[in-house]
Amino acid sequence: PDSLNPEAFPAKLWLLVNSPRFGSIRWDARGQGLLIDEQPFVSEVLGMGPAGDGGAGGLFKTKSFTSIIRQLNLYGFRKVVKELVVVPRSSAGPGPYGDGSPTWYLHHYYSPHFCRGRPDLLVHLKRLTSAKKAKLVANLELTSRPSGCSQQ
Amino acid sequence: PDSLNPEAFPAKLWLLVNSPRFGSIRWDARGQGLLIDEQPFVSEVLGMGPAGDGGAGGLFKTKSFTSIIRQLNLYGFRKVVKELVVVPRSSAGPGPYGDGSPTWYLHHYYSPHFCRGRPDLLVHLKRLTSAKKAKLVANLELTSRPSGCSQQ
Amino acid sequence: PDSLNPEAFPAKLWLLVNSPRFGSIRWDARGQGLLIDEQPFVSEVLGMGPAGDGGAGGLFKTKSFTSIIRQLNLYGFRKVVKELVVVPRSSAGPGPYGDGSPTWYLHHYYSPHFCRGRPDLLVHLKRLTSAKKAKLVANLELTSRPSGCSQQ
DNA sequence: GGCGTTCTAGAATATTCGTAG
DNA sequence: GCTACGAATATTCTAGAACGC
Repeated sequence: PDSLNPEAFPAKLWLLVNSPRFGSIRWDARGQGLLIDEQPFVSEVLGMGPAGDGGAGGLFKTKSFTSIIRQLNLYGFRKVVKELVVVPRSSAGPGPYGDGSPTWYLHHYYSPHFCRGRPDLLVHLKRLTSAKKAKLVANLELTSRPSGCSQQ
Repeated sequence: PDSLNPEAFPAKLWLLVNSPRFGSIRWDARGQGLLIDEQPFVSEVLGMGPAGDGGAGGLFKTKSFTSIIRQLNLYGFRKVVKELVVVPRSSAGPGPYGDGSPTWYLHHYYSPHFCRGRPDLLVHLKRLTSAKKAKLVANLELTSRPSGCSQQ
Repeated sequence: PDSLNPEAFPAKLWLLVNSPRFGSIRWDARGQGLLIDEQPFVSEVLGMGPAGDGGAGGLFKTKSFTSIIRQLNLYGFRKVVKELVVVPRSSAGPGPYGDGSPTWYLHHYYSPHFCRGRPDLLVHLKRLTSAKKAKLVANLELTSRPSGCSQQ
């Protein structure tokens, strides 16, 4: 009964994280979480950068990184506990962002329904609204046993 | 019974906005609101920029601009509605931020207790907590008649 | 009880219709309704603008004219009955939109709270939501007798 | 208890899509 | 065909909650 809306946030996120074109957003080492370099992402995807162009083809209408974070939370993503959020000079190599901006914020988010190589899980990424959350509480959600990434 | 803690947020904000050293934060034209250029502020004050130094002498522990926004809201600042806030290439002149970063976010916040040339009003800038807000509701706020900036 | 309408759309509309910069949106002859030339509006306000700039300073995030119509309806505007919605060759003179597209859609909308020279009425322009409409029905709104533009 | 920082959520408006009338 | 509106998502601004100092 569920299909993936290609226009909605999960599909856009999936597209970005799997595209080699966007170095600012990628999988973490285990493919179970999302890594985003804030300032490069703003330039590269949201189009606020030096190029001044529209960024990633107008994938998002916003130019605010906070709006991306709000979307992640609305879809149930959580921040990975701060083990290693240090931002050294070259976490992604010298890279294309390199010269004037040696440091930036590295964000690490995850969702049990967002894993590398598992596009079939995307249909479980639901936008959480007050109404839906009320329903979820009422139904107690039998089908949503927390699932690791590599199972099925 | 109220005094201004020189270590607290209002004092730091006052220092920044009145210092010619920090071009990324300044008064608006009428001296009744605060203008902050996000990306330059992050570099200049929070120390996340090309310089890679500690920014404004460790005035803030955070390097996140969102934390500054949270503080502004906790102290009762509100965002000025976007009238026509185009932020073209040089709202601050070619400026020191110049070459590769043509656009950035311009934030406009205000508080009735934060006005240019009125340091005496700063003592009214109180951090709003749940407890204090409850008290305010209970007391029905007799003393807070809306006050313009230049009065007294 | 409302001093200034914090809702953005009415303010933006007011700005546009009163600005000589935007020829595609203007008052009708009696100042009681809004005239919008669709294609020129899309180019001038929603689009990139002829100068390749951001159009109207990113006033709207949408590029769809239908979204503007949706907003008009949400704020209670109605289409003027189709007496004269014909689109002659030069309703605005030869005009700057001129050569290849001599005809376009002319939209005529009105609201009792949107009249030329009456910015004081703007506070009555409320966004209509299901909840608010329910309240309005409940209160039966004694004060909202349909009012002509030149009254008071 | 207060304050600063961080992460998440609430609430209102904005945008899009579909469809009843 | 056209107009208005419901509903879902998107964006923005503000606030709640938890934790450390």
